[in-house]
Amino acid sequence: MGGAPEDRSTEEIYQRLRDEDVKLTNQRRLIVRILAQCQDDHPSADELHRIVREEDPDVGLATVYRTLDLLERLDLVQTLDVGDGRTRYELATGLHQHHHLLCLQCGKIEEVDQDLLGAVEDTVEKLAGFRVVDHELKMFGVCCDCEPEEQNG
Amino acid sequence: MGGAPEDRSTEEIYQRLRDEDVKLTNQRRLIVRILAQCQDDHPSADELHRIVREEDPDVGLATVYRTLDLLERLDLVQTLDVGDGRTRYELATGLHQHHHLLCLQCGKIEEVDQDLLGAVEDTVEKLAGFRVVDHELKMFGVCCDCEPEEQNG
DNA sequence: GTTCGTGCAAAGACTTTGCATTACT
DNA sequence: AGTAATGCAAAGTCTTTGCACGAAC
Repeated sequence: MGGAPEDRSTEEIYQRLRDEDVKLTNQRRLIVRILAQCQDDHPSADELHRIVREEDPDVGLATVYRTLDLLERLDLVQTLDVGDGRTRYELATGLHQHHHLLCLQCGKIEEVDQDLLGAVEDTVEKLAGFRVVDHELKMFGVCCDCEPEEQNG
Repeated sequence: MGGAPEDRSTEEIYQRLRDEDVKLTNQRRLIVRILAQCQDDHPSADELHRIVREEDPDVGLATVYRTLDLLERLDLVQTLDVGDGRTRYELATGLHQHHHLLCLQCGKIEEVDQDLLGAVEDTVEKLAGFRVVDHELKMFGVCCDCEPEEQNG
């Protein structure tokens, strides 16, 4: 009956698309759904396409790009650059307090949804006379799985 | 005598290249010098190439890429992604407290060389068990030149 | 003199675009 | 039914690579 719990945010996106007078095609629905499922994987367009094709082999890569473009313009998706030459995508949280921790050893991307930068923004506004609208913070390091437990010392 | 003040950091880089047993070619010297001159422009490889060619029209784009690659591997250059599809380059400061302010109106890239994130790193280390090695902070907003002066209020 | 670096052009990777066909409203 | 979206393939960017020639040590 009526949708699993994880369908909530995808339903919101479908509704937003209806509101925007763009067509709610099967491809778009599928792409949004997969994107919601891989939320933590930060897939590239190509990776997303590969997963989408497992469910509908007829979806073209161009459609994936076009859909991601559309979603990004509507602020429903945001991009992430990890420095490997391809753009990675994730559903936008709405919050701008959304940071990434990139493990240099296993490549895992963790997220921190927390306002860590309020004070920093204030500093920048005063220091440089720069009004901050948005920010992007990436931290490179070693995640807890890769860090050998050094309880001693 | 013996070198203008702005030559200091380029001399350091030349010396580093000698120490690394790579050949100090005219092309490499030129590219380093131009890079030092455009320090604040954050040129892409192509933009850098265009400037380099004004001084030596025979330098190829591939050499620019290869030199930037080399310098990056030696931590003498670092890259910056502004989201326009090309990689931008700048001489590394040595400091990791080096952040970028991107003006959404004029596109200018300002820099903040200041340790703004010490406390944030500590928080992340405790919160996520993530040992931070490096970080990259970009702030998007409106710079002081583009912001209408609102002294009142 | 040897080795490494360069220039050129070709290839590669990612992304965008044109156009006939299909599917949504 | 009308219009927007799709799939495919071609084109467009940015970047890397192979190879013969030239420059640095």
